Amino acid sequence: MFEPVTIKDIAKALGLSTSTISRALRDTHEISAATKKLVLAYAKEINYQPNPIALSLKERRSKSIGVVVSEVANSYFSQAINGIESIAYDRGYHVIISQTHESYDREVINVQHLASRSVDGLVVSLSSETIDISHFTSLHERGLPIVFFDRVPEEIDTHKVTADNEKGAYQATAHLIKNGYRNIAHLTSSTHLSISIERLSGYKAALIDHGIAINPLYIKHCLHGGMMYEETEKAIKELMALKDRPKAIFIAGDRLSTGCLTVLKTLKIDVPNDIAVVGFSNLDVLDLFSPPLTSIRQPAFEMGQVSTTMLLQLIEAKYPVEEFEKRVLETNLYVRAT
Amino acid sequence: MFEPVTIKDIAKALGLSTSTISRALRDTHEISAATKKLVLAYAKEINYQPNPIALSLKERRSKSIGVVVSEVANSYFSQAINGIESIAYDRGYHVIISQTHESYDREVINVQHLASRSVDGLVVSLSSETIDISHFTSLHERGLPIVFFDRVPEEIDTHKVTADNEKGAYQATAHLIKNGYRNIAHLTSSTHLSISIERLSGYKAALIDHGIAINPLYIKHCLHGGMMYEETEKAIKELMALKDRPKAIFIAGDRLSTGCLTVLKTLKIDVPNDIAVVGFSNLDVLDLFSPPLTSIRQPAFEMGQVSTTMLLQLIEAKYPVEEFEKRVLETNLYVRAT
DNA sequence: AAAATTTGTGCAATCGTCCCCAACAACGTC
DNA sequence: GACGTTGTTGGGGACGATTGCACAAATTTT
Repeated sequence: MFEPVTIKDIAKALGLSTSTISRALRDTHEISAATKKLVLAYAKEINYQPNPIALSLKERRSKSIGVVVSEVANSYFSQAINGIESIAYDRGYHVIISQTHESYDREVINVQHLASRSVDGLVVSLSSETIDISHFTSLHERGLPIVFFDRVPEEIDTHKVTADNEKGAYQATAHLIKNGYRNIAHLTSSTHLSISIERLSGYKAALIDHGIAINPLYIKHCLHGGMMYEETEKAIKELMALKDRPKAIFIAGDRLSTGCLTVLKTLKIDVPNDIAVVGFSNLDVLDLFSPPLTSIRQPAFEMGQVSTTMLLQLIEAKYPVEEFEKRVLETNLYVRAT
Repeated sequence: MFEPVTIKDIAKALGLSTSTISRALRDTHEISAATKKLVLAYAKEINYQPNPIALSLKERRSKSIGVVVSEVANSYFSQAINGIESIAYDRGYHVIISQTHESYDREVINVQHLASRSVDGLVVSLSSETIDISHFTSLHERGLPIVFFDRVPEEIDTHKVTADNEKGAYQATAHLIKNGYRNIAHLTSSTHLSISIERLSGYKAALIDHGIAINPLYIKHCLHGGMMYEETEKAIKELMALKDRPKAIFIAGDRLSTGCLTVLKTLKIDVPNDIAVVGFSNLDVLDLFSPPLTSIRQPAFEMGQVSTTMLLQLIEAKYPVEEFEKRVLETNLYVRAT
């Protein structure tokens, strides 16, 4: 079927050895100008392309990086991927994207596959199911460069990139308080995810700083982070059934925010008159919502860029890197009608 | 740095030859049960993983397929990718996604790279800039299996998967006509894209069938398919400046639809009172829009699945396939407030 | 007991590329 | 003229896994 041209074909055609061809193509000084010209001309003529697989085998690196995210169909991640790609592309690396769909098993399989396929490094945001991270520790200990972003584990010492989730959550909650709300609920995802913990902490801090008691009944976790509509629906219905029904909700995620709005719409609960909503979201059509959703937006593109820059620094380091950095980027509050 | 275990390490440790190890791992009948057990146990102990790069080099196939789309940050494509992945994953193939960002140059580079990286086949939706498709024909002639979906070229004879764009566009336009509109504009992307041509044709057919004359001034092309806000803005402003201003717009794309709504909002033109809008869109938050956008939705997930099934059929065919199929899937009209 | 068969294992080539090490010419030097 | 010194080229062994073939030992057949 599809037989690409190899260095051997050139060697045979020109009556030279493969070594000479290889050297001529790599423009080594020890090849005569005449031979070089001959080889290059012929290589161009038959459109020779070096086989990256053979190179990967030889060099034990593939000039490609693996990306592990939960869903590309999520504004935050697709924007982050664009950031990752923009840097990788410039530096001659290729990007292999894989999705966990928030499943731990899938994460393990994908990571194994990427590692065995000799990616030179990984950019990872953990799935919401993931608690055990030994599939990363073993690779990390064996020297595979990894950068975590967004949802990062405590236990592994490597570069990490996050948004300032606590501050963002604080701002969002404070915004609601400033607008006169005191009964503020919080809808978030898995309890163990770093983003959940930080956003919850910002939410609590804002309440406390404004002298509002924390009501545990107001805090709802959705383990699937909004991927399962029923879960979001249940949480919202429970909140609405409380006798001291909340007047506002701060939502920690994109999928949860849109899910929640849908539930409220179904229940014919008017936003923002019956209940005010502020959510973490990177959707770029929030302005078109009814009403436009006030949101905390993360610098997703930039986070992808920073992560990749850090990863490439690890990959191309001459000596093993011992000092790791955690970079925290600012979020932005976009005040809209809610 | 990161040194994976090889078959040689096992051979050395067990005092056997690499051939024996290889055969034992592949469970060949010609290896004694005792040796097999020994090898398997040791392999598991040191967590041996075969090197897929070496296998790719040997077998000249990589068990991976390349996907070429314009943007993952687009609901239609991210849903299609999920469909592609769902099939590929089940059949043991891996998916390498690359984005053209609607650029012809980027498309050429990505395709070359994927091909040289020995993907076993490609699933492609053309960029809006692409007119010359010789980068595909040459690969196709050399036997690389390719399936086009969504935006497909006329000139290459291979499997293709599209939505019934003409019918969808007809339905959308007819829906507007049924609601009493006669001055219906059409906003679409590049003139040469298959989807543009088909949707335009459906739009025209609906008008003609209802005895409405086609007004060329009502048809606006945006070459960047909504990726450039200014372009969309200009088109809408021109439409609104017409002395016989349209009372409705049928929009051929997702990005164009949201872009158009944003422009109308900025211009303080009320939808649907001042102007009615129906758009092709796969966003799953259209219900939350103000007002909810009536849309034509494509079976993106299914289109991804069908394309991949077809591609794998080509890849795994024992004899070169000569008969190609064009599969056309139904669209759905979701009537909302607009 | 000799021959034929089966069984288990190792050798070596292969995939495409690179690179260390020779080989050999042409040249200059003493 | 014998000996280095360049400047070019070829040979051959990696990289990791598979596989046809050869060869030994163990078993069966004659």
